[in-house]
Amino acid sequence: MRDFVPREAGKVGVYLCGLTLQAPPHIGHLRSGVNYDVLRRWLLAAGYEVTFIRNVTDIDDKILVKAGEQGRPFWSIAYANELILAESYRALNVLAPTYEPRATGHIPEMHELITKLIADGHAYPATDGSGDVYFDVASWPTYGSLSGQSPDAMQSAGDAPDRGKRDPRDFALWKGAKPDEPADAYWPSPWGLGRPGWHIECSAMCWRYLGPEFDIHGGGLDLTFPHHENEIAQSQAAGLPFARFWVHHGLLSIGGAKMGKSAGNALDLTYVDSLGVRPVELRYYYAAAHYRSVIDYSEDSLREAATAYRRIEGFVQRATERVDDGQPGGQLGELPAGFVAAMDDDLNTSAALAVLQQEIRDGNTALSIGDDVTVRTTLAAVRAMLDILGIDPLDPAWAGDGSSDDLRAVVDSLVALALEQRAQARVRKDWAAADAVRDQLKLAGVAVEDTPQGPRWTIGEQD
RNA sequence: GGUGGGGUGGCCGAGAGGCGAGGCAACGGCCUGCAAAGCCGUCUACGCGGGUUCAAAUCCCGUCCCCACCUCCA
Repeated sequence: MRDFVPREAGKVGVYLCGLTLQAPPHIGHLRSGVNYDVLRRWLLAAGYEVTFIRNVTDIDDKILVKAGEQGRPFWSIAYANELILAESYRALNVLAPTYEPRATGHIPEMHELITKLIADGHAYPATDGSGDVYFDVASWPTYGSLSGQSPDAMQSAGDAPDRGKRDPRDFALWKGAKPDEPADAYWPSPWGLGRPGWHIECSAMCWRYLGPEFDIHGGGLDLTFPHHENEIAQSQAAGLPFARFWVHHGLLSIGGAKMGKSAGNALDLTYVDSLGVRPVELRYYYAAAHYRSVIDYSEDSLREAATAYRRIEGFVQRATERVDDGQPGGQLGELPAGFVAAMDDDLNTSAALAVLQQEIRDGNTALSIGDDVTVRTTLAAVRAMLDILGIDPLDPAWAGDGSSDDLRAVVDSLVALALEQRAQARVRKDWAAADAVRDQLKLAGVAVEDTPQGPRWTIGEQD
């Protein structure tokens, strides 16, 4: 870890390894985008102009296998998953990347890099005539430095046949066409018909959108080796200085095992929704742990996070009603020093959340003693912090499409009617009747609370 | 076998030599007609065994266990 200094003052270029579109995203994948969204918002808050690139890999072995099984073009599978991914990120209030390139859109850049690598003696066409092109690991002395592994100690690919490789550690830059794969999955190249190797895609897209050298490259901890190691080797061997800082986020496991499509334990946003947990609450769940920590998912811990978030949301709602300060987007206050320090310390969102909770407590106290001045400043500060984390309940991103607004007005007048009945019962001290009204509303999903300013109601959990 | 990261109170989860993160749950209290929400308080933890130090969850030595990567993977 070291102090962040951008390559060019005031500007930051970030590249995040996105998904391979072989299947819809699960909540582990989604954690990745949310983590870097927080990083991005923090850089933005610090005044940087941020170029944020998050790619998608729309061609790879598994996608091709599915294409074969389902008898559809590989690109239709990739695109279907891309749409779900985009919708999931939208639901989680992840800012759209500056650009989201697809691997297949950058074949010429890959060819250019590979041609240079071959010319400089860092890559070679397969010796078996397969049309593959490999990177020559032995030609790059610092290979392994990111992950701290020495090439000599690396376990070789064991049982896998070495095809036309000079060394088992060499990796494919370009994969020659195979007879059992769909014909539409190939592009012409100087080395014959083929398709890109996984690693070269990212090098090409970083170069295309962020230039030869850029600030931050991110991705999952599981990508450190070999993917990021390979990116560094091939980019630098091709003369590109490449990334100055590397950020790796922890994975999300379940029952101690890595969540994965192949493991059959993948949970998605639809599942989270079926638990009655909203996307904003999932986002809070992610932020509750440091981005580099493993999150071992459990339904209990997710629900706990949702409860914690509702406390924050409750304050924002009550404070907004009190000081009438709910202008979406506006009225964000100063960030408390503790929050800033925590975020500056490698995005310590857990510590930042502790500052936030402290502020919430002060705000609630101010609310109960009617100190509106403090309520107003606290609300503004709280919303500013929530905005950095992307979980401000008043952010229009969390609002529906507006179609429920009319309904809300109808419910409001109906509830007002019921509340009037209850108020009359309370005046006559007919508690049974008053409680019956409250119970009925509760059954309908409307929670009533009495406050010094009179009753208020919210749509709550029916339980 | 190699590389990297961990084991913190009932649970989640920060911290990384002294000034008790925070949340969730539980219990007690305040408030309330009763609730709910909120506030106050209680529950003083750092895998194990040694050591260094005035002081160790944090440093050192040893030891046990867990996870990730070394094959596609966020």
